[in-house]
Amino acid sequence: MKYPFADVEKKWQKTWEDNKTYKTDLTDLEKKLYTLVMFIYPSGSKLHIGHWYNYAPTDSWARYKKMRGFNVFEPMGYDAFGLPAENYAIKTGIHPQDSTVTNIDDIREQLKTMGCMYDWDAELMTCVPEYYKWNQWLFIQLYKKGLAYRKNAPVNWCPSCQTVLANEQVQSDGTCERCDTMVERKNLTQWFFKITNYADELLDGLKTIDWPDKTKLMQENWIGKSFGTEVKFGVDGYKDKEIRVFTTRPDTLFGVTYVVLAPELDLVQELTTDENKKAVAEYIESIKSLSEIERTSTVKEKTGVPTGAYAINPVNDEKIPIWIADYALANYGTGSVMAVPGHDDRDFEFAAKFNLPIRKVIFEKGSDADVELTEAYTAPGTMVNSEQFNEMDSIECKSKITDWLSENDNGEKKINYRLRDWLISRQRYWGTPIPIVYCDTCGEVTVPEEELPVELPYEVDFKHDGGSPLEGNAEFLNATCPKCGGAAKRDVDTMDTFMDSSWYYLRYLNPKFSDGMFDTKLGDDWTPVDMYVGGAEHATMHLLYARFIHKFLRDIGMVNSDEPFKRLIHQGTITNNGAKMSKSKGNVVNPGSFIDEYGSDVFRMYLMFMGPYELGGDWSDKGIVGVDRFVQRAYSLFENNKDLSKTVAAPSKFDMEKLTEIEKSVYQLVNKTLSKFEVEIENYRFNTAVATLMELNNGLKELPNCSNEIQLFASERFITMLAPLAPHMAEECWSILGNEKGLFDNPIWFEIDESALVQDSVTIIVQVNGKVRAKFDLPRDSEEATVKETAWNEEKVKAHTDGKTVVKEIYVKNKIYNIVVR
RNA sequence: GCCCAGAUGGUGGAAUUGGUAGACACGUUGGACUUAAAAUCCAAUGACCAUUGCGGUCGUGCGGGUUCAAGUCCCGCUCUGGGUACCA
Repeated sequence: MKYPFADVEKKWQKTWEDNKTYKTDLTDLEKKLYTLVMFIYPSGSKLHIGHWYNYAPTDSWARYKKMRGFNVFEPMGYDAFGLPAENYAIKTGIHPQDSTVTNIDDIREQLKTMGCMYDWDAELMTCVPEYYKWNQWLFIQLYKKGLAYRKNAPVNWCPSCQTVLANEQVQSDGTCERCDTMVERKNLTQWFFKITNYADELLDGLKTIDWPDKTKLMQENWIGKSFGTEVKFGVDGYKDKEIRVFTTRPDTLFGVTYVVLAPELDLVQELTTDENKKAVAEYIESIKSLSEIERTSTVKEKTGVPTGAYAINPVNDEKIPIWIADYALANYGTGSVMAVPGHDDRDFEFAAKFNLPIRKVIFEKGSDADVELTEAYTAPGTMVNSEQFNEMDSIECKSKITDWLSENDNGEKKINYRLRDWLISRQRYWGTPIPIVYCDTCGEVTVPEEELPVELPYEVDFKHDGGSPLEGNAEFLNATCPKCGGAAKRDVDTMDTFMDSSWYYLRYLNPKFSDGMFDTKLGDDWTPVDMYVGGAEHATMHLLYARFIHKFLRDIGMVNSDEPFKRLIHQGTITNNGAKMSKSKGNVVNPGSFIDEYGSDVFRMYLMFMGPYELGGDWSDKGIVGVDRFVQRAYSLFENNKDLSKTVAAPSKFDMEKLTEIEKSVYQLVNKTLSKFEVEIENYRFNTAVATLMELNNGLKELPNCSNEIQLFASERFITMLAPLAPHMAEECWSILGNEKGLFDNPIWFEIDESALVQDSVTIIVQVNGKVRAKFDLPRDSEEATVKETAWNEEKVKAHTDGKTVVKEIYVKNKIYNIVVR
């Protein structure tokens, strides 16, 4: 009979639900395991193949752990705030709250058809006051510790829409996606969290977590710790002003021939001479629409203008011109750069273009120090034109010059980070209101904790001109100052949604908890999360913010661990015709028709079989029939063994001596498969795990010719391995076999008979000059002399070595015998 | 631009430490079953050359290198994907 997936899946989903099979007892800490997949963003599109690809294998891993006796906690929830719902509202007039709730209800129903082990009692969503209240509480704790502060920062501003745009809403040519107007950069006062205070700890913590190397490397580079020197340049004609620059190359200080300031720095306005004011203003205007990526591109034509002011190089008191150029960024380092055209590629190009002097202060050992530079020399070498440091090694001079600067109060050793503080203000509606009011007398005042949450009002004009939508709601905007009771205004911005996702894993443990942000007892017991799965696109932002917040929570005594996620896996992206699936591109593949045709188990197993989980790939349904055939064959295998476990009992080990040849090979294959399967699943290599089971299935063709005991032995093990990958089918087969209790209600995992894994004979490959010429089987661990003799007796070996001199012979035990001839 | 990945038959992919390249599937071809088709089962299937048979050469994006031996290590590229701080 064909495997009746539709009935089977419905039946077991109901059984699981009735038995509360997947309700996790969080008080049971023995063999506890917290496995978490990044929560779902409830956009308008339904669950697509990408979601299935993310959740199904993750669930299979969790099920494998459950089968092995772990108390598994696997929750699911909704990352419900965010920009797309708001844009959808602007387009359609449907309020974000209404569309989000509808979407979540749809998605929940679809999630349930997947048949995952989610503990639905732990479900959460971020857009409800019970959740976002604690974002506000967290904000206030950060504020109290001096880790939340306001400063000016640029936003994308569309002068025509009179609104702030997300980077995503700016098209590649720098125009607004709604009206094609050129987008400008505009400064606004916004809230920041001092993640930079944790830079070193975020760096060091990477060594303690089991994350992909590439992710740790990306975070390391993102934090970008560099050791260098801060040098103070004087400003000609201003006794009270100085320009501080950070450099990793203090050895080139004598080669500085000009200084570059970021055009946005206030100092620029102060220093620019009258005759240069017009050019400077025009230049600043001309770069208003450039993105940081464009500005810092090393292939772009260099631009800049002189300010007319001069800096004084502290090492030689030389007067050098001060320029402004777009490649200097106000938010990196000090916003000022010392230019050494002789020894920096970008400076060389800039100097060549604007006829600024290029001076050689380092030359390659052994070369002529007087030869003019035709390109920047960036390698270390010998010092020249550097007064008392001449003829020294440039690397040694780094610290020598820094020390000398320190002694004269002209600079000091400095560590610089590429990491910037976390800007959390968003000029948007659909997010957590910032719990701050502004009072004319008291200034910025936090909302008292007992008054939280500051509720997000429903009534709002999303297209409010000039900035944040909340500003247009007078009832929300006008508040009384908690300090003096006078009139005050609320902060009308909302928080970055990364705030929501920075601690949700703690809230899952008890989403209804009302006495605090989360149940700290459960937090201590269940975090760090044992396994976290999500896209690699989160490598540097979400995953860094969550680590930061976790460390902060530790510092205020809320959690007792240093890191939120012990182990991390990234699933790959499933594309369609090479493009990421998205509703806007209209290339979303709906899994529905596949579920109808093959069932949820086959579909999930096919997704796992497609390729390496971390790689993803382009969607194609070409191979799904192969998985379906496998399932049909496996099903008929068990169907033929109805009630077998009621009639026979299989020992957990067999004496191989007493088995027939066929039985022995089946017995060995089953054990070998178990051994391989465990390693593959453990490491999220589902494609090879499925392949291993297919091999087992192919190898079980002789099963009817085995004793009932062997048949039961093989069937039980096959079904338990199938259970994580095809849970409904496995339950069904387990019950066909005659078991009364469900697999996941009474998880079971079988021991491997190690003695069955040992191969008695091995295949030796004989190579001549690295090419395979013969192969033969010998007993494992045969003497080298025996191998050599057998190898030389091979006709082909003789033929390929005949008349040649043997140079050497290499034997790799149990593997290869290589003869090198000339 | 910068940071991080990836590239293997007609297709998806496999290959712990460098040690038989192509597991497992899809597809294709041939066969069995059938009045026929579907389904199922069996066999073959990297390319090229040779062939009655034995066999041989090439082959893991491109160009170099290290090694007895390279998909795997090193150097230099190309293309594709992710991120680049307001998509999440």
